[in-house]
Amino acid sequence: MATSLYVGNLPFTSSQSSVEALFAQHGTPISVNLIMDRVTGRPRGFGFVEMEDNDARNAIAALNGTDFEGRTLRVNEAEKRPAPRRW
DNA sequence: GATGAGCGA
Repeated sequence: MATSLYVGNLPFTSSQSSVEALFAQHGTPISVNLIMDRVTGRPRGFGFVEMEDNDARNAIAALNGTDFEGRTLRVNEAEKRPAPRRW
């Protein structure tokens, strides 16, 4: 079973691949998804990483509260997505 | 800077 991780307080200079590389040190990222404002194209400073739950727990413990490129990372299990919208 | 986007076949 895989768990979705919320990773927040990211430096705006970070990219999907740098986050993936970071989490790869503490588990196997299944997918990495940095959220950006679809209208302005601006990064929103947070994202989501999916991992097997044991890897997820390990990554949270290892990375939450640590410093990453000048920001203190926030890592925890992600909340559910907002209500579904009809396209 | 703070809890997503995906949507066509």
